[in-house]
Amino acid sequence: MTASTETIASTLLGWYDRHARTLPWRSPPGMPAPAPYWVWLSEVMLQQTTVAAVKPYFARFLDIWPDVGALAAAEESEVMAAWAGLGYYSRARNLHACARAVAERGGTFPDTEDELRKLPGLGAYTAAAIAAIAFGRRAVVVDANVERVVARLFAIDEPLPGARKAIREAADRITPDERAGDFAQAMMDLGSSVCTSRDPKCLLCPLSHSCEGRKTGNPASLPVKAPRKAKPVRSGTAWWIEREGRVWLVTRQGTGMLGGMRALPDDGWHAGGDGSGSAPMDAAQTPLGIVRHTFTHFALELSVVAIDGEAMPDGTGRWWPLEDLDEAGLPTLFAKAARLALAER
DNA sequence: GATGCGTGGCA
DNA sequence: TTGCCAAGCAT
Repeated sequence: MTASTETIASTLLGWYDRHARTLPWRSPPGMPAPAPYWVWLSEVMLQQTTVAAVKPYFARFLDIWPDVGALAAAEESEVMAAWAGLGYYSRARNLHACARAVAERGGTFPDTEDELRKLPGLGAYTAAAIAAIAFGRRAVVVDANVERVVARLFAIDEPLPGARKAIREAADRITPDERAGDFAQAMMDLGSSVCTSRDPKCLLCPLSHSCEGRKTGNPASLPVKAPRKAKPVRSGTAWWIEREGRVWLVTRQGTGMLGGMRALPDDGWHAGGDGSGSAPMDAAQTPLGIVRHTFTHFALELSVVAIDGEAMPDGTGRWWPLEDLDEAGLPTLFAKAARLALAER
């Protein structure tokens, strides 16, 4: 017989009182909640992104835009540039749209899960997390950590994503009415430091005595996941057009791959393109090298080619001073390409 | 429900 | 080196 759900929650909260991680966007257990703006900003940045990667971006965003009104007043291009390197750039577009939506309603975030869920970029997880952490609402907060902890705790061996319903129901059963925000963060801390994906530290786990996964088998094998597909390799070309200490940069259009981000002009390898596009000017080309970069669903071998000519490049873009290239907000692929070009040109 | 969407760290 | 993984969302 497993421990009661009340026991699981109170045991975990007791563990959290002693072992909560100290994080820039978090209040210690039992202290007043951080500003909703802080909770929201950190939760969006943390979507599919590690704590270590988020920390400097969180600090910089707060420095530039200390409240949601300031962020709403910013140009979208500034926000995109500040997000450069963090990945999943639709988050930055939605972040800015969300800031403007909140500013429209007086600068105050809604304090219920249902209302939060309507804002751009806030899905089931993030809406529940903000409702619980910023507003103390009882909400069932399920992220990958919680999925892992719950799948092991209740020995749910149905493969993901099919197991999501059972996992959510189990998470609902153990979520307490009080301190739901601390409980959610405790589950995530447990998942990131104890109930880890590989090599779980069961001897350190406050819930080990009631863990069905530990009793009945190998907890590290849970949750069961479907095998991943192999990544195709695509190839493409990006052009380095440098003149008088400046380089030609474009802004990528649309909401697809790296949409809204500044970039070197390229031949259309993106968004299902075949990389057959032509160069932005008809002039002498000099291969500089190849940049390899792996995205979520494919790997890219990007050939970086210098073009020397006097004509204006085709299309919309701007000349960017090389000494300010760090502030251009290039996503990592193009930051790599620029680094290569500067070294090899 | 499946797919597209970044990046860096780790074993 | 390669594959897996990390506080998901939109369509």
